[in-house]
Amino acid sequence: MKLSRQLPVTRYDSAMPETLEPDEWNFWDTWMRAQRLLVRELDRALQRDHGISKAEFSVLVTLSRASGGEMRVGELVDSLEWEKSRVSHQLTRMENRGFVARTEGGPSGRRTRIGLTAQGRRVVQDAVRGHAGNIRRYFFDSLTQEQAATIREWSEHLITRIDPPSDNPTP
Amino acid sequence: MKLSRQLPVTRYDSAMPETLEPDEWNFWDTWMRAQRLLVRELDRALQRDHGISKAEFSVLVTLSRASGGEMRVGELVDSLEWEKSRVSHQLTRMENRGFVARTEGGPSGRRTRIGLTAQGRRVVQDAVRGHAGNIRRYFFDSLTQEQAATIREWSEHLITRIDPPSDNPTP
DNA sequence: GACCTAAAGTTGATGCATCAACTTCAGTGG
DNA sequence: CCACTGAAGTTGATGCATCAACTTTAGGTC
Repeated sequence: MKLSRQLPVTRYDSAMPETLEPDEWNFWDTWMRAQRLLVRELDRALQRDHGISKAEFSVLVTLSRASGGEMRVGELVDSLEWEKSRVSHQLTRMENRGFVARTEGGPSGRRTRIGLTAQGRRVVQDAVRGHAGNIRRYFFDSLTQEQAATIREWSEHLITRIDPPSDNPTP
Repeated sequence: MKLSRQLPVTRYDSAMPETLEPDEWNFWDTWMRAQRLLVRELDRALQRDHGISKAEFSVLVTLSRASGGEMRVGELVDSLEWEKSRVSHQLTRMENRGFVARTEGGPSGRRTRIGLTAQGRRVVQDAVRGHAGNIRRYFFDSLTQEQAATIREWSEHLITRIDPPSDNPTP
């Protein structure tokens, strides 16, 4: 049992309906709009209350979770799932703002490490609290238990569908 | 009945839990990741198959729905819910690409109108089909009827919560 | 008609995101 | 040791998104 809608018999090739019904467009638009609003609200709050962007927040949080607050660029890339050039550009901006520092690390005194500055550490601590509160308010508080379960399931399903976890057993 | 999880008794102020449980963070991250993946897939397909960005697609579709394929900038602003400067910049780029044209319109031969070019019209027709197909594949096909209903409800709820429809009865 | 104001639209600056091209350095084989 | 290769990281260019400041013009008022 797939679709229970009865609609004015639209011509399907029965194989690939390469169009959406008005009602489906409507659903899609509603959905996207809700997402945009949610994300926008969180971004604005971050900017307004802590003076940082979502991108900056992501980097700060990731670094703050690392032991010693230091990571390699490549580790940031893996953790954030960003392109390395994106990370590099972002780090440059954040270095200019004084949130992070590119330091020389390692035993042989070579490769580059990224570290949080005192300021970065301070900002991220505040921001995490505020952000968590906003996520609770805008996201969790808007969900019933049942809705939450459904959405969580669906999210997981979607992830494995679009970006299946690579089955590389220790490559 | 609110929470059925039993967790190590975390100290709530019972008033404002300004933090999230690890499980909640997990949920949030999963959710956000699913969104990113979905949007990224659609964007890439648009770029790959039709050579346009999501922003360009939005403008093209909006214009193509207008009678005569022409609109004022302000109408685009309202319809897209973008800032006017964003629309203006976007139109400049799209004019350079030959998708739209800023034309002089109106009876007194004054104010600026935005029109689709022949190329713009051609591209949008193709793109809408392709995009619709992708939305079906990635979004609708990943949802059961029940999930769809839940998510739709929640989206609508979220919208009225964050951006309540203004009750201005003809201000 | 001359003037003022507000809406409509543009422009510039800056940060985010992505692609392609480049540099640098560690490790490896000769 | 020397040259090659590839991974790590940076840089430049371009488009998207937002804020603030500016220009233009429609429309009202005297």
